[in-house]
Amino acid sequence: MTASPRRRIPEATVARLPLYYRALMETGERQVSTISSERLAELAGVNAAKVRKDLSYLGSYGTRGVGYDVEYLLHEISRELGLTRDWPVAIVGIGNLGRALANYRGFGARGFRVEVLIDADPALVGHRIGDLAVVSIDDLDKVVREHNIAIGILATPASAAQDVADRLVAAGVTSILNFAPAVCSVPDGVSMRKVDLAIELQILSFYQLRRGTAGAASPHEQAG
Amino acid sequence: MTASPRRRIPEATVARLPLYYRALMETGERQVSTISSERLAELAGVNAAKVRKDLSYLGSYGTRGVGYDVEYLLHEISRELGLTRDWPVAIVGIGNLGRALANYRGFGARGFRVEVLIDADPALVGHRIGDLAVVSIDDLDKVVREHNIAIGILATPASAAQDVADRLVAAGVTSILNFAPAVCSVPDGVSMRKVDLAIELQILSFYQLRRGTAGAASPHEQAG
DNA sequence: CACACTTTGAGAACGCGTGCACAAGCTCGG
DNA sequence: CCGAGCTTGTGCACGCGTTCTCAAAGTGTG
Repeated sequence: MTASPRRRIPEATVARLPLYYRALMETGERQVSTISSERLAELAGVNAAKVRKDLSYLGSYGTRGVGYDVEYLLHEISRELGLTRDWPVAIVGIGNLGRALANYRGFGARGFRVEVLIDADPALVGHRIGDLAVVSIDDLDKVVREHNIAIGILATPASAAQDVADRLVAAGVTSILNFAPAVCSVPDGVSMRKVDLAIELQILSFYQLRRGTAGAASPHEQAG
Repeated sequence: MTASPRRRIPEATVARLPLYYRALMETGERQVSTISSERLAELAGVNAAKVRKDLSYLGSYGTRGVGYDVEYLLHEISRELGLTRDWPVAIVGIGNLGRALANYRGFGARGFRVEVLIDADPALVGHRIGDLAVVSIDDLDKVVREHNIAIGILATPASAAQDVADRLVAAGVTSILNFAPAVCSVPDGVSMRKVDLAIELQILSFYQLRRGTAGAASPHEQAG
């Protein structure tokens, strides 16, 4: 029995829920039992009105004159984000980045367990990273199904990205986090989020250039 | 003498320029001299109207009935993004992720040269990664100034992030790419972009959950 | 119990970004 | 030189997200 959201939750709000979650976790460890939208906003780096509107999409979990119960709100947000359950994750492409992601501790804490590492290079197959062995891409379908993987991380070179994405989808993966610097399309019903490091630097470069040449600084806050 | 933009370029457009840049680079290698907005849209994964509107912010670089000159457009976009010059970059925090970023080839190609690696761990200082030696964080200010670093990459644990950001800013850095899972504030006139891997997975998890429980798939396209 | 104070929840206005639709402008063939 | 056929550039309408604002609803004190 999962939450029946009172209304559709806007995408911008969904993207901020993890920020609130993190802020509340840190607050909860300090034995604070209640928190105001203003304080939460400060911790999450947004403004208070946005916090209240975002939280109101989940339901009326606050108490006027008091604020929000930290424990309760934490529970509601993690339920909404699906953090109460475990998600087995596969990483495809065990290069520099793939290896770093495989060793990254931040995932496990939130219920994302990296269970499968896949690469196309025969020299890498069988090699152990942490306590996982790298599996050949020929076995992608089999391993992904065996581990019931719903979320895949794509860290291959750009040239292989679309092919691997297709294979993941064919094997039943419905969420992909794509680090490959390539446009990749997936069918309806599959989510894909893209993280491109070079693009982030290029965006910074754009604003850096403006600042350097024109005297007037154009401050720049990230949207998404 | 840099470009005098006809109008202010919307942030959403700036974020897409690198996509067009990449698509044009790949097209240019195939000796194609001209490209329509429709084709460019397909390669960049957006729609044609958006491409035309985005490019029109840079100026009227297309020819009606023909399309855009690949070489010329490439030149204009790279000038706008500041890719015609080199940006020395420093990475602070040489853990799993920092090391992966230090070895990442995708940066150099676009003019971002990683010149400085910094870490707080004395055991790491002096250790070589590629052809760079890790420098102590005590020398941050000195090294950053010596190398004239304007762009810094923050790959430290969350607890150190704000402190390191402050030090980078004090040393003259005005653009920061932040991988640390922490809210970090910088003064006006400094740009900061955040990349949080755990948050990306949590967003995927949200939509994944909706798909699994409700029959109706809620397709999900990323905004920013 | 009344009153001052705090804080939430939501209505309303505003601004930005997207996408449609079409006129303007270019090429090419006859 | 003219007309058919493309493709760009942009005016316009629409929708989403943000922020301002304020009534509603709670707490605490005298």
